[in-house]
Amino acid sequence: MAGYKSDFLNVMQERGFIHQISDDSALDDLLSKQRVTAYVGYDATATSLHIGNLISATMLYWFQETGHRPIALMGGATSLIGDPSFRDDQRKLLTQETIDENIQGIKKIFSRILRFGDGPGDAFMVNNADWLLKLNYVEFLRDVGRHFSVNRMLSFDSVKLRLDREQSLSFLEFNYMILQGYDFVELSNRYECRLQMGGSDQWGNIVNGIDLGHRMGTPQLFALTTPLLTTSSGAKMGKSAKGAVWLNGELYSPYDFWQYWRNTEDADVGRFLKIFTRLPLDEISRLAALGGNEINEAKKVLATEATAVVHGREAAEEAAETARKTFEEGALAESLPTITVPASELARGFGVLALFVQAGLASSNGEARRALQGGALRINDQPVSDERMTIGDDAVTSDGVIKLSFGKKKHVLVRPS
RNA sequence: GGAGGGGUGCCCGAGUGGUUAAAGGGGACGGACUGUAAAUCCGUUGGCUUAGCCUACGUUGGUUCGAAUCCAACCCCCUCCA
Repeated sequence: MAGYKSDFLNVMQERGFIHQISDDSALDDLLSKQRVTAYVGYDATATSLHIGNLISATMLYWFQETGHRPIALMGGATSLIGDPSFRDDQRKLLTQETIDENIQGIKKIFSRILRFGDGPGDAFMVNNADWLLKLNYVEFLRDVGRHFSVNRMLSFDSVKLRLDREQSLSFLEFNYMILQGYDFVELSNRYECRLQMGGSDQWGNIVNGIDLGHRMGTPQLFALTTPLLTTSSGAKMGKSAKGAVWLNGELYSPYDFWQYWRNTEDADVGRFLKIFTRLPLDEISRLAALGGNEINEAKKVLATEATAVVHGREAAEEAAETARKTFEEGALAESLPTITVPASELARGFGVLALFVQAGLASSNGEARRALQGGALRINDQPVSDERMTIGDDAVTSDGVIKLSFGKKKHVLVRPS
């Protein structure tokens, strides 16, 4: 089963990261003989990365752990274009300012995952704006563009969706894969980068870079992609009621992040432990073998470990403790998400519906009303049935807060100030 | 430039003058059952000061008592021709 010589590929294999490798035996040779440099590219489409990106970031982590040098490439220039791979519509164009802001947000996340520095095995971050923005158009076409066959590019699965659905694929977007291919060559020339990793949707783009490198005289380059993760029941990973599951704590709190993992489907626990935690494999197989009710223990471990990777051990423990109090003791956990309202306003009283909206549990009065009619709303664990009810300071409990609940899982504390 | 087809709610997709806030499906959320799981069943799924009002079927105008549905112009997409 295992059978690789290099530590890195063995880890990848054992933990379920591998979908495709371009020339695995040659790559294995290279990795077992010398320190190799690899990169993953991230487009700056938001101020944070999300769970999907966490998989490839984790590959960079293991790459560094097994003695190699990872590069996190920020797509400062390619984000101006937008990757059309497997998309049926054109992305909204981002401005340079937005992209710069987004890169700042993404940098913070990486500082937790990789060890940066100037040493030989230290990670570093580069921005493709550094070379792409100063390219001369005609020169670029002659040096690089001539190596690309449009016939071949049109045959890629990544653009097939767009073409099959008869949606326009603009020339702008069409250039994305050329630039990404060029990035690989550039990183090879600058830093002797030999391997590009990414999600399975990046296969076409990566292979393009390998071919380009071949034609432009780089050493042999390699591709390694991860499977697209779905839950056992077929849903895409990383979507929740609140949209994407972000890694940045301001967009998606550590508590919510912990909850996301806590609610993993039984069948996914082992797979996710291998990918999203750094626990040893024998520990993981013990946890994944738990059956029935006991699997909940494994889910808690998964939640805490995955949260620790992204938000730090302390935040993870706190989230675990908050959950324990709330769900297992039915007690009030002080560290639940909290909003504060001026005591004077509370004395005058809030409409129930408005209060739930203000707490962020409902996005409109209408939604709050419907939830109430469906029996989903509770205040201090008492069901609310009258939508005209007003909540005043008499609702404040001896703990000094009002506990709002939407369904069984979502709770927010209201604290007068 | 010419001919034809198309743009509907989060997504897919029906609807060709009135009872259409718009069938159906998916997704999402809530409830029941459980184990804070899955599956299953039930409910909800534009906003508001909710027996009412407002906004909505690419955009802007028009016809009509009444338009997602008819007309005009414009924008965008697709196919074929040049």
